[in-house]
Amino acid sequence: MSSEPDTSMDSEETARRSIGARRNPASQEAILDAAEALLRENGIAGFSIEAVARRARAGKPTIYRWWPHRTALMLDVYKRFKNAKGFPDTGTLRGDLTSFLENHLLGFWQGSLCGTVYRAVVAEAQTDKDAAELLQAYQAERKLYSARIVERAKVRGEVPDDADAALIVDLVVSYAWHQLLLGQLDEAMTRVPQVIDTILKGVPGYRG
Amino acid sequence: MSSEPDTSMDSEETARRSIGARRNPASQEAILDAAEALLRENGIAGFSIEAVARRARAGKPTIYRWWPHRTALMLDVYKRFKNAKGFPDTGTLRGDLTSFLENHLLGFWQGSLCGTVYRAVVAEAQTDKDAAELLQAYQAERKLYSARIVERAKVRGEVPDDADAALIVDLVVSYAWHQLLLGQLDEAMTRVPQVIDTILKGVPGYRG
DNA sequence: TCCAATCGAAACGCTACGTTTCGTTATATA
DNA sequence: TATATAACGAAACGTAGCGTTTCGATTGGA
Repeated sequence: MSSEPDTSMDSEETARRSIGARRNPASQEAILDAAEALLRENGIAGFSIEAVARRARAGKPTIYRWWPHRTALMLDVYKRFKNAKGFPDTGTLRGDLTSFLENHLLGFWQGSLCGTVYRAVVAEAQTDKDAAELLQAYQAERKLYSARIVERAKVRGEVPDDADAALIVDLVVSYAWHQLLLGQLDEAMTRVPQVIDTILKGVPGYRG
Repeated sequence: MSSEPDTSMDSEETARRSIGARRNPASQEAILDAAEALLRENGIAGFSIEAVARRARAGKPTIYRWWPHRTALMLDVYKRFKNAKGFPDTGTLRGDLTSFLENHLLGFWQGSLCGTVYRAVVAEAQTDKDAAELLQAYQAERKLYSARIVERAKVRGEVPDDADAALIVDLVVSYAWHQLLLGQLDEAMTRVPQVIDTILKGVPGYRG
């Protein structure tokens, strides 16, 4: 504990200073690193701007200058991981939706700290109005993007052209959210096939 | 503001005192009233034990004695409204599920302060471990109870005996949660028929 | 009669909030 | 080249809520 060598984390021995009249990338990185480390270690509990500042050896004003909310900071940590994986085309709607639920939602949250961060963001959105708008916009964009899965199925002729893509995506995402927020990702993973199956059969005109 | 008459709220002029070596119902009621009023006025923001104690003219230790968490207090406020309405038997699974989603979930949260309180509880459960366990237990109990809807349908022969009642309830509840937490209850209400329809058709062997 | 448990009030130390001040640093502009 | 500008870390500010402890007063039950 006391004689910890200088490994990867807590990188710099030399204190950072201003590099002039512009943003210091090293500070930004150190702050994001510290935020990530704190979330990884203790989860959301005890996650505060003060703690991040201490850990990053940064001044609080520096953090407040670049991130208006705690939520914005957490979302930035989240986005570092959410590096634009697309939706691989498995050839069937069932396969695509299963992959979506398993890899982009439940599995993505599970294990990594992304689930923790996302839970925190959702929680914050219940209290803070700005965070709520931020999350709502993010959700709308993601869902619109995810609906492409269903659109692909329409092209294939798997589902009718007038199928409600938004509703299908909504049901899948809703299920994932619920399990995440209840801390039941592990159990949820085991029920993916049944969930997808149930939703798929409910789509009028689905030909599986 | 200054010459406010003694209307319904803030009931007692005389300060409450101990009534001996037992719980004082008047204090409990005053605390719950104060908590409810604060939530009704300002929502979750600024809701604190301190504020409740001030409003109720109660001591903080009195609150902490009977409610371990802020969450437990909020859940008690919530439960005052959730006064055991049963599930009226509409005669069909579709009717029962529709009523469940419309009246017990979305509609119950909408308008009243129950939605606000429930959002706060869910948010708290993302931060606080005890709150998470409380919510998880509550959810498990409610879902078990709600599954009776499906069980009734089994007796009627509407669905096979081996239908996954838990999954059906889960999908309905998940959808409701998602819309609540995104602050989209109004839009959600308009889509109830499609949601129920989709889920119902997904139940293997459903005969609607 | 006296023990025990309750009540409200007040204060405790602690932590985080978001802001302000300060001296330092180095870029960008004049 | 000189100066204005803006970022940096450190420290301190006042405010607020946390959860706990102490206190004197109250009253039912052993």
